[in-house]
Amino acid sequence: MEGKPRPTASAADAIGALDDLVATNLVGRQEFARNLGLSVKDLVCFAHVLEAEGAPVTAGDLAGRAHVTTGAVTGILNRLERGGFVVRRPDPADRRRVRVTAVPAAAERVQAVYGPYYTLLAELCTDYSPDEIAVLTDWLTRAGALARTYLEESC
Amino acid sequence: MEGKPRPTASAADAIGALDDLVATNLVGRQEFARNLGLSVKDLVCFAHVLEAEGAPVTAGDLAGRAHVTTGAVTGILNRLERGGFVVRRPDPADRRRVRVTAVPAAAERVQAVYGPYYTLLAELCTDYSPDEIAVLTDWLTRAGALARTYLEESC
DNA sequence: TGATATTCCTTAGTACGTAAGATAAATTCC
DNA sequence: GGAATTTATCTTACGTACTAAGGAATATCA
Repeated sequence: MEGKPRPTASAADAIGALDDLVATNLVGRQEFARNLGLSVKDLVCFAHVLEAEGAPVTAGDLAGRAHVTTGAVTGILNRLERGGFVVRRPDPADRRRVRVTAVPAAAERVQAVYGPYYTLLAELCTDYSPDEIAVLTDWLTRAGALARTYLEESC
Repeated sequence: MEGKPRPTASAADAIGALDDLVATNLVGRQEFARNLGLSVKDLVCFAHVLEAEGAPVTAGDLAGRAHVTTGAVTGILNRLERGGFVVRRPDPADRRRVRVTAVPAAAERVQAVYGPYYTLLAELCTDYSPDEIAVLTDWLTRAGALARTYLEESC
């Protein structure tokens, strides 16, 4: 169960590679969002709605997640709703609140645009053993959690 | 030379974790840029200038890298120059061109803001063996190259 | 030389964000 | 129960950063 030999690298190398990857993704998402008639933050919010999967997401939740004001969320939801990605419904339990849910077909619509890039990444993964993918996923997951914690606590 | 056991995961899991990490970093960079009086694209451009390390970077190069118009680059360079991050100098060989170079101390100034997050990631890495870091760096590097190629060719 | 291309900048318009406050609903405290 | 406060979303005015289109200076090629 030995993986292929990979060039040796330090933690700094890994972080540098991550930075570069993030920077490129950052530019790419702008194009990606534009293709869907949305902004980058719109996509962040929509992803959060999808991730919640049925659990009621409110406008305030999205403001916290995307680090924008609640005023900006109104605009974000206007675009997402106008584009048919989400629906706003009043919360029956607290009528000040707005419950945002994803339109079922919308996830596929986003996936269609994202698909080709996703496929390339999946192909890249075939070059790695299950053990290696496990390490990779573990690290990415923990780095993601770390980033979110840092973002919430230090900003 | 066995690493710790990591939870098994599929390529889809890895890509999902990457997506989440990128989304969080995307939001974080906005805060990060604001702390420096810059925009996210300003940082992308400055990183490119640093990366070039002495090789002459032109305004047009930056437009290509950040996927913005040359008009926008003028504004980006104005901010970077006003903030003391880069200097613009006319190219002696082609006087239409502008050569952009980093101000030496500026890299450290950015690093100072980035530092705490970097440290957390470095700490996370201590939990992984050299082999695992090698795999990680390899994958991140290739994914970065893949993303850049895709961005250039398909947009 | 003259025509065309390239490179950066300028201008006008647009999109997306913030800040401050309005509105409506829920909660808390007599 | 009613008044005061807090909470959640939306509205308005405004700022910043981008695009699109075009201008000026320089380079390149027939």
